Amino acid sequence: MPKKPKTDQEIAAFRERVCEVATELFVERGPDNVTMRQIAAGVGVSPMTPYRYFQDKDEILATVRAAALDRFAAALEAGLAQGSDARERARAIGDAYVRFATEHPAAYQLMSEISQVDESHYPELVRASRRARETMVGYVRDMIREGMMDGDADLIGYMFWSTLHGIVVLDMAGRLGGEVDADTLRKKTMRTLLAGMAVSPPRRDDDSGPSR
Amino acid sequence: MPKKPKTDQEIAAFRERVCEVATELFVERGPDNVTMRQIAAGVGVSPMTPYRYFQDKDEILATVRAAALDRFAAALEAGLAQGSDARERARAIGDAYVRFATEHPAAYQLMSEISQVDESHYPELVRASRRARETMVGYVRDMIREGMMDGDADLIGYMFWSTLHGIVVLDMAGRLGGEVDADTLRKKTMRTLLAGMAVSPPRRDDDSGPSR
DNA sequence: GCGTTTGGTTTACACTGTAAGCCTTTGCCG
DNA sequence: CGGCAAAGGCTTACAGTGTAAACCAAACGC
Repeated sequence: MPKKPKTDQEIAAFRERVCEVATELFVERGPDNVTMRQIAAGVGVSPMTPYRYFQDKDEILATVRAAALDRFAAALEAGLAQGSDARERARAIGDAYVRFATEHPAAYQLMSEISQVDESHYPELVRASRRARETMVGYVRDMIREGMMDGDADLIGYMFWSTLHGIVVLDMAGRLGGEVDADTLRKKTMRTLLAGMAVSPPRRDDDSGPSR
Repeated sequence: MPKKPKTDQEIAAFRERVCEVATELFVERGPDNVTMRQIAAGVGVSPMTPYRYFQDKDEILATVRAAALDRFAAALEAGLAQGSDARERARAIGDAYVRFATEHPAAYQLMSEISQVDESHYPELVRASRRARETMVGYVRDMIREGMMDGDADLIGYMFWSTLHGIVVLDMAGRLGGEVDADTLRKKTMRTLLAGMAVSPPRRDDDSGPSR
């Protein structure tokens, strides 16, 4: 009897479309400066229509963040895939990390935002979040398995992760000033960390080539 | 002819009062969820009155952020002051950093927020920002002077800074999961970094000996 | 008494997220 | 075929936002 019940397919497509538009707007204007009306207009629909498919604006934002996290995790995994030995993969994942952050700064900010919202209510978000975390930590497990280092995989993984995150965030916030460059900072830090873990030192030709 | 011109003293006091109220509200509700009307009510004044002493809400926020940065820098400096030798001071400043972040998480978030606003228009903010940065980097200069390590002070300072920041932020965002504790992560990372710099390892008193 | 300047309030407006009601299309059932 | 129920979407309506602009009262030099 209904008008023409939308198949789950279609509603998924609609949600997808909304998220695309929302992502674009969020990215270019910042999440706070984008309005429901703009999103709706972008989708070509009346301002209240999205409310049929999303609880509220927060759910849209959560979905967008989840998508960003997924793209991020995918980028890392892609980077990982193209390294042959463990050390190469380590460098590849680091590169992929900062490449994503520098190429999609808004997406990176979006996904790593400290949410005042209790995000446990958005299962998509926790899934995507877990995936990214697992990717970041998982390759350390591989490195350990291959004998490149040893210790607590979780701990070491978080060590690298927080290091990269700290550098990226500081850089984005402009807090590095002109004095240092994010990339040399990253290389220096990574090299120092590896050296500190008594992994066979990557090379001591110092400030340039990191691993290899 | 005027009504009773306020002395610079008084207007500074008023601004101060506004900032106090605003800080409290920002901290407990998040900057976006606090309104001009609330701030004004808290100060006990009509909603438009603050506009005589601040350009707009952003300027209030910038001022509050500057104050937070100042308190942060002060906390670091206080920590620094109470260490006798360089190594002790290094640990003291690290402790002060995370203590501030954990005791005043909202203030920390506030001050380290990625501002979409061009903050170069708020001189107070850039001054406070520079002060915090100088504190973070300056003690590295001391350590180098005292022969504890060598290299580029800026680079090394940022290395520690970004490390701490990354850990703190990841922890606050709940991205460390239950698996690792921020404090052990910090200690492990710091120890590894120091070891990697070939500084004589600080001590091997507790759990996971990294540098062996 | 003035006019004038200043601190502060009140009013007004454009814009936000979203609750609630209103059309309109579509099918099933009689 | 008529009716009707339900769903999609639109339109309206409202409380609340930041802030511009008009307004008011106090305080002084004249």
